[in-house]
Order: sequence, then C-alpha cells, then structure tokens
Amino acid sequence: MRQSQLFTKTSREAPKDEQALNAKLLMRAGFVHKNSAGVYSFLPLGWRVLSKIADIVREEMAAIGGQEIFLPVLVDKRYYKATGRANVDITFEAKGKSHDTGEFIIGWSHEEVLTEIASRFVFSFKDLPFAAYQIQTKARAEPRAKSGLLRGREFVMKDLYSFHASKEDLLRYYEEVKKAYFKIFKRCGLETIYTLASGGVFTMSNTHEFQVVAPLGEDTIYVCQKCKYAENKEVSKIRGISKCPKCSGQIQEKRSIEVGNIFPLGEKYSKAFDLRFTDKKGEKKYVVMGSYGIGLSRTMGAVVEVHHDQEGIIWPKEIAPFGAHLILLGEESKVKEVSESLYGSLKKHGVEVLYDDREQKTVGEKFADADLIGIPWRIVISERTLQKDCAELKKRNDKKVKLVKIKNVQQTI
RNA sequence: CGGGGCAUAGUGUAAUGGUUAACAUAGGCGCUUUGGGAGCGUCUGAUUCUCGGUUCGAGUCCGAGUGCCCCGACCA
Repeated sequence: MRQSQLFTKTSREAPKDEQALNAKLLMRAGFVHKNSAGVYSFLPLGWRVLSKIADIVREEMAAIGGQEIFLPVLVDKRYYKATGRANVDITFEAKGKSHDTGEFIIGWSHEEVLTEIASRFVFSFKDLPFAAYQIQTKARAEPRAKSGLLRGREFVMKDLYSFHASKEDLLRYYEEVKKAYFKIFKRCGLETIYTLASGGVFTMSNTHEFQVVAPLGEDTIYVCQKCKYAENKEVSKIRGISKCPKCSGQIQEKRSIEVGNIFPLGEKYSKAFDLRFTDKKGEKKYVVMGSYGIGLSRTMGAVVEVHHDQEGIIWPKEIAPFGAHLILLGEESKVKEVSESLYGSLKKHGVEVLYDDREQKTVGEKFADADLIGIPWRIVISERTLQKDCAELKKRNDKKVKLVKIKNVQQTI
C-alpha cells in the first residue's frame, strides 16, 4: 500500500504515561490506539500484524484437525451458573438498559457454551474425538490493566476445545496441541518455555503454560538449566524449589509472559451439561475434554518486547505488517518512474509492499519512520541506487534492515 | 482493591498567585531542499480533566471526583 494513503502517522514522542515498551512503540508507530486502560483499537498496521498471527494460528489449528467456529460474545448467565463460574470476579456483566433482555456475561471463556452445543451432536463413541476453536475478543474485568497489550481488559484470544472418549485420547491430543503451539510461537518469532502450572478447580490435573522470557513479564518461572524443565511460581511454592525435580539440575528464576496455556479439563464440563456418549459396549460415559488458549494480542505485545532496538520494532518475517518497505527518495522523475514500476511489479509477484511515496518528507524522516515501523526488508530507490553500486550505502546500513540493490530485488525477496 | 505518581493545543513540555497561557513538534499555504527527523517566511490550533472552595486576582493554593501510569494483591 502507498504510505501516502495510510491514515495513521508515526509520532516522535511516546505517550507521556506509557512505560511498557510494547505500548510506547506500537502507539508511536501507529499500530494501535488506546481507548481506555487495557482497551485497544488495532489500526491498519497493527491489524495486519494481528491478522498474520491469526493466519498462523488457523494454519496450525487446521493441521491438528481444529474446526473453526464463532461463539457468542453475550453468554447467558445460566451457562456460567451451571459450573459455578458466574461470580468469578473477572466478569463483565451485560443486560438491556431499559428492556428485559435477560442477564448476560461478556464471554471470557467458552467451555460451557461449546459443551452444551456438543451435547446436541455427540451421542456415540463414533462422534469422538473432535476439536473446535475460535478467534474472538474476550473481556475480563482485570482489576489492573497494565503493560500495553500484555494485560488488557479486552483482548483477542484463540480458544480451542477438544472432546474425547477417554483420558488417554485426551492426553494424546494434548501432546499434539503442545507441538502445534511450539510451532505457532516459533513462527511468530518467539521462543517459548513449556511450563508446568498447578491446575485450578476446573481441571483434572496439572496444566501447562507457554512462557516467553522477558523482563516485563509478570509471571515468575523456574527453569532448569540442564534439561529445560520449567514450572511456575505456584507449583514451586507447593513443593519448594531447590533442584530440578527431573534431573536435579540447577534451577534459575526468570520473569516471563504467558502467551498460551493448555488445560486437561476432564469431565467437569461434560458432567455439568450432561454431555455423554455410548461406548462400544453400550455403556454411557462422560466425554473427556481439554481446553487450550493463545492470547493473540498479548503475543503481539510480547513480540515487540522481545524484538526491538533503539529506533523501533523489528518484526519477525512471518508477522511483519508488510513483506517489504519500498522507500522512494527524491523527486527526480527517473527515480519516481523506477520506484513506481518496481512497486507495481512487486505487487504483481505477490509481495506485500508498504511503499513510502510521500512527498516533502526528508530522507531522515522516511528512514526514522521505517526504523520505527520495523518491516524487516527495505528497498531504497534514489538517484544513487540507480547508479551502479551501492556498496558505500550498504556500509551505513544498520543491522535491522537489508538494503537491497534494485536489480536483485525480485530474487532476494 | 491497598499504596504511590501524573493531568496545560493532536503529541511532548514551559509558565514566583498578577496583562492576551509560551516553546517544540505535528498540521495549512508559499519557496527552497533530498542518503538519516534540512531551511526560510506565514497561518491555524487550549473552556489549562471536572465540580466546588480560598483570593482583588488561580494553570498555579485547598477539597472532592474522574482518568491514566507504576508497585502490590488478584489473574478459571
């Protein structure tokens, strides 16, 4: 897209109050706008990034048989009442202002809703297993929103639910999801640590979290230096920390961001909604369930926390808002001509390009903007690049971008 | 929810209790300029968060409220 048409702009100054790096950079670069504490709008650049993360999630969910669905935001209170979750204090409630519309809870997790739906379709062991997921905005009344996209009152989440005939089958699938999660985060440019967490009242055993080590993280985890085993603070409190329980290696304490989690739910929800099936012997049994979450917007924030430098964001290739940043320098008609035609041919070859065609902008400003926005490939067209060699220009090139000779562009990208 | 901090053009800052609230940046117009936020000129832009109080006089002092940020608690 033409940068002259992009309705957002970068700003030189970070918003006064913001401390978290992801908030500062994403707001300065115009990726997001904060409407209230913990409530963000995603603007063109930010939405492109979030959509790319969603694309990756969809691909990897499809690879493990996840079927995409879309569940209601307004969840009738009776659902959460059925499992005793109606009074959890992260709840946002909603009801009609002047008409009797019933009472709703803004959905923050959809086990109940989907379990009831499943009970409408699952009767036999032949109907199992299956897994369904959605990508949706969730609302939680966080007492304290903080750290930009890392802890919002509203956030974009992928929630996957799986349904099985036996605990063994659930655990088999649990491992599949685990692998898919590692892939997703890796493609997003994040190295995650698989961390043991204590299960809550709604799970059948311990759960696991995917943690990204970062100073701003609000979680504390303990990681074995030898075998990479990790557990979170709650688990360590219960059994006391000193040595790795797996290999007796040394344990190190780290701050981290929880970008995903997986829960073996067992029969809690299927019991609450009488979700049963008939097995091979003709016996009625409760379906065994699992649930698996990824915070997409939080993942985006975590990526910025991990991938940035003094000048701005450095997006990992797969989730960068554009494949390349084409920068036009100068008003020379020949230069313009070349960059216009290059823009056209890049688009024709399926490269998503942000084309900085803005006039009246100085060189430094264009580069500063590009550094801030952080598209990992950059193509500069100027009188100089039209001359033979740009080796001397390459020298000035900083580590975050690649300066490409126009002749090579098509094969390089 | 406890504790702390902050609130002034779109953004970032300034202004002993004393004219018409200033500067930078962003924005408009004109000219110049094009490999790291370039220059000159000109114009525009503010109920100084809200309500109340003290005072001859409040952006400034006092009280309450609201919002935002940070620490903690919380985080099925």
